[in-house]
Parts: sequence; structure tokens; C-alpha cells
Amino acid sequence: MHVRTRFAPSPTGYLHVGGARTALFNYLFARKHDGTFVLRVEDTDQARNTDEARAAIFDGMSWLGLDWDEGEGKGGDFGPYNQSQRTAHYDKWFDVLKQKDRVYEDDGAWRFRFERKPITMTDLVCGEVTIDYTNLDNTPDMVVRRSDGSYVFHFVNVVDDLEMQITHVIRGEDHLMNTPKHLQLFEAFGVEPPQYAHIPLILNADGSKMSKRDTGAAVGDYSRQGYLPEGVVNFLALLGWNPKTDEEVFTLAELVDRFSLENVNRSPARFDLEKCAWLNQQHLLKLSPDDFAAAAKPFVEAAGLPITDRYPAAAAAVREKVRLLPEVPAALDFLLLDEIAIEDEPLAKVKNNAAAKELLAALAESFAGIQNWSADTAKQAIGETAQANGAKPGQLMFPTRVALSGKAGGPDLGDILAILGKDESVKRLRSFAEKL
RNA sequence: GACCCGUUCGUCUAGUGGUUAGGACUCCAGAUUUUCAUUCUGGCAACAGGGGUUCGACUCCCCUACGGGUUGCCA
Repeated sequence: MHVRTRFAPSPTGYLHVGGARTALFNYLFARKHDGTFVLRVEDTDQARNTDEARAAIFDGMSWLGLDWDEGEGKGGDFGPYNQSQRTAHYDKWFDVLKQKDRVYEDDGAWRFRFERKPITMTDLVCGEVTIDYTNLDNTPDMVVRRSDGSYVFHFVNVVDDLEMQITHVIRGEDHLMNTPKHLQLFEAFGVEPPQYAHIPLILNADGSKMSKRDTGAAVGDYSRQGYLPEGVVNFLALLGWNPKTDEEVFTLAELVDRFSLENVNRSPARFDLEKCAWLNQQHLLKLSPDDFAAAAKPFVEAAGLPITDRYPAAAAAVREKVRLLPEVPAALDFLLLDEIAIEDEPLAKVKNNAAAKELLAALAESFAGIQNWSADTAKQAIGETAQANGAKPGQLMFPTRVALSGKAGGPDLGDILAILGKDESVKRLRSFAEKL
């Protein structure tokens, strides 16, 4: 069997992380089985559809790296892939229902007559679930065609899945109770239904239902906030699915290799940005220095910092210090700026050390005398200067760091010295010593 | 209200009758790095509650509580 999955969002807002995860699981399952991943846009709600929302779907999917095989921009043999263009298909299948006397008119709309019997589905994640359709309380005959002639979600969704030959429907658990309705439709059409897998929903950090406006709800926010798509994909995959090993850091390709619906759990997961940030850092560390510098550049520019020729080295020096790209500007600003600000706390610490002023002044002269400037020769000078003044090298490291960066933490001191160069280092040392 | 699904450290999770209940994030402490970060080691921290079944339940059954979902001429 050739596996065909689909992601079928409606363009009524931005791309939601819950939707993105649904898309991811469909993508992983299709790729895992060398199948086809279809992107279908369910734009039947004319009143709420917007072009921005359409674009957000494609942009979000592309950013995450979830490339689809059929749909927008790709074509395919089962189009059109926008429901708004498929009316003729729906009319055709609606006639089938009519001919079989499975629909009846009600106030101008058409309702589908459910068979009144228990419907059991075998869900790939939830197992067997039975809904009793003899209980009319929860299962009134559903409208499939509105009085204005348009068709409702349940109907078009089933017709599309059937015509597009979808074999596996992986969707959010909010659709679990819809599935018997869809099964009844398939049965009425005389068509074998696809297999279903309902994945648990994503909740807010406090356990409440995640909806629009909630932190982290929009996929587009992640790129703006400096997350890597690999980090977000990795995080989303681990929400409700697990590889049954202690490994956690995976690329998209590795996820494809390990993915299985059997390892999807059934309980909803909360959204913990802390772990997402950590995963992001793990993926940041996998980047080459050049790729890292390129990825961080927009954030450095946005912070108003000049991209000088020191930038590539500066970016490389802070690569291991950040979890998120927006942290980069503050981490390397002193390497790009001519005038640096000395932070209060480290300054106070240095002032506590009575010998600091003399030590730093002596170090400046020692630096000035170095012929072949490098991280090693500079660090050697620190050691010698400290010793000559009866201090330990470690005692001089911190004041030097503060003099050069204005901060208590940051890149390796050797890196800082090498990037700044001899003249700039001497200059900063002298000017700082004078302030003490 | 009715119906459906769920409930293991704060969070993500492993665990399918007998385990010192494991890992990861966060936090804390040590080590290493002559500095910072990384890294390493260690620590804190969980089976929602009550009944059964069983020699023995986190694991099976029932009830309760809590959470989520569905119950639209939204998708």
C-alpha cells in the first residue's frame, strides 16, 4: 500500500503550534513509509478566510522544513487542493447521498441520516472507541449542506480524503468524536475509510487550553524570537511522542527514521518553553560557525550594532553561550562597538580589589610590548604580570575581562583578546585602569 | 447535562503484576576549565484519591475527583 497523508488547515488565523505538530506527524509518517504528503487548504469558511492566513500556512510549513508533495505550488493528480475550488466534486457526492436517500431537507439545509447503531472505530493511537448512535442525545443528524448551498466541514473533509486517496488521517484529538460521523459518510458512499490516528492536544504551560494569543501559539513567532526550525520541530515531536530511548536531540531526518504512531501517547502535553530553548541551543551547537553567524546576523543588526570585520569571529566566540539567537547582540556587542559600557556589578567587584588598578596598568604596558599578538601570548602576559606583582593569574583574569568587555561573563578571555587585537586591548585596559 | 478521552517528579516522558520507579528540562552543590560558557559528577523532586482482583499492584477492574474534547447551517 502506498501511504498518503495530508495536513488540512483552514486559513483563518496564523499557523498554530498544535496544527504544526499535526502537520509534522503527518509529514513524518508519510516520509517514514516513502509515502505522499498532501497539503490541502480547507477554505470553505468564506467569512473568516484571509490571504495572510493562507500565506502564514505556507510560510510556516516551509520554515519548519515540512515540504509537501501535492498541493499549493506543487500540483498533483488529485487537485484542486483548495476546497473553495472543489464544489463540483462535492455536488457529485452529494447526489450519491441523495440517490441513496441518506439526506433530507430541513429548513433549506440538508441533513445526513445517521444509521442508528453503535459505531466502533479502531484508532491507531486511541485503540477501539465506540460511540452509540442509538443515543440521539449526542448524535443528531448532521447538516452536510447549508441552506446557502455550501457544504460543511464533515462532508467536504470526507469527500476530499476519499478522492485524494488518503490512507492515514492523523489529526488532533478534538476530532475523535467526529470520526464516527466520517465513518458513516464513508459507509454511505460505499468507500473504504482511511485509518485514523488521533494525537493528544497541546496545552498551555498552566494546563489550560491553548488558544490564539497564548504565548508560543503561533509558529511565526518562533522565527521572530530567534528559534531555529530544527529546534522547534524537535520540541514539537517530543510533545506526545517519544523514541523509546534516552536520546532527545534529533534532526528532521532522524525523526523520520525513528517515527512510529505506536509511540504516540494519549495524554495532552503542556507547553514548556524552557525545554524548547534548551533544544534550540542543542541545534545551535550543531551549526557551523558560518551558519551560526548568518543566522544571528539579523538579530545583531536589529539591535543596532554595526557588522564590522570582527563580526564572524565574535559570533563564533559566543556561539556556545546562547540558547536563543536574540541573546547574541548582548553577548557580543562589546566586540563590535568602539565605546563599551561597564556594568555596575562587575565594576564594583573590581574596585573591591585594591591591587586591580596597578595590576591592570602594568598589564597594559606588558601587552603593549608584545610583538606577536595572539590569545596565547596575551594570556601568557597576564600570567607573568600577575606573578611579577605577587598575584595569582586567576585574580587578574576577571579584572581584565571587565576592562575589555564591561561584563562579568562572556566568551573565552583568549577569544576576546584575539578578536580585539593588541591596540584595542591596550586602549581599553588603560582607559579602564584610569577609572579605578 | 449527555457522551468520549486522559491522569507517573514543577514540565516533557520511560515503565504493560515483583524496579532502589529510569531519563531529559529547570533548580541546587561539587569537579574540570589559571576567566566565562560548555562538559562531567551528585542532589532535590512523581505513580490524583478510594475500593476491589492478586501471594504481590504505577501496571488489571470499579467508583470518585480533576483536566481535556465533542455535543453548530465553525473548521
